[in-house]
Amino acid sequence: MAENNSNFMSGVPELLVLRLVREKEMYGYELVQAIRERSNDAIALGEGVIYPVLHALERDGALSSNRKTVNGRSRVYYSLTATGVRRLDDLAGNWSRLTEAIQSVLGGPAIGGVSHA
Amino acid sequence: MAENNSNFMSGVPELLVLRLVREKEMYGYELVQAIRERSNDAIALGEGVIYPVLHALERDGALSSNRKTVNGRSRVYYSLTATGVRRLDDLAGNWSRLTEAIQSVLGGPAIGGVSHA
DNA sequence: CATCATACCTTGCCGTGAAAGGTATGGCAA
DNA sequence: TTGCCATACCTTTCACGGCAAGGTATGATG
Repeated sequence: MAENNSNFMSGVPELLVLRLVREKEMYGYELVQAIRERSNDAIALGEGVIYPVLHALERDGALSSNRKTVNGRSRVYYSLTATGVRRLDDLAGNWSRLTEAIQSVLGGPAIGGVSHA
Repeated sequence: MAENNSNFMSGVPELLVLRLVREKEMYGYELVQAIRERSNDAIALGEGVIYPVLHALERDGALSSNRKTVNGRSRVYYSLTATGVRRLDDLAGNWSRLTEAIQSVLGGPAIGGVSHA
């Protein structure tokens, strides 16, 4: 085990961004609102979270950007690269395993639990 | 800023500790291992995480401690107070809502999705 | 013309988790 | 005996991620 899963709770904003962009190319401001709406206001990530994530993701080659002007408004659209797809699968897998693990703790004595009479 | 809703991802170590202690009183070292075992090694929180959590929880009146000596070994057992039960329910609810929200983003277009016909 | 909504971005703070180190004792093996 | 590992407690230190807040610019609206 070369690398322990340190920071086990992080990367959720990244995960959400990647997942949304997978459906169609989107721009930052749009993502902020999409996350709010799709989560029924349960998750409200500000622009101060989204933009840095977007830039980091692009730097890593997980996203590619192209600038468009719509109605005189300049937008930076991001779309998923092949690297981004892998990154998404990776993060989604981690998240899934994490929540299952937590669930198995919350869910009481081990499923195949040893009942020491 | 005690009950701040920000930092939406935090409090999981706390949640796990409270949940485990609910079943029976436990001591720090034991909790570290219990979390590892119950999560099938998916979550490995060190003592540097657990002890501070324990102390904070006791300070807040969510846990009560009593020292025992077993086999010449001194252990500090923690058990859940009424306040702790409430805290647990609270955290568990938050966690549940959070994971559902994330799931509803990951799961694609809204469940009760508006099909703009 | 002023104000709001859109759209982008950065700086700086702070909480949290994690590593690492420190103390002490009991058990076991060399 | 000595030394080392496991048990058991605890603290200090650090890094990083999320977030508020602030800053720029432009189009629409009244």
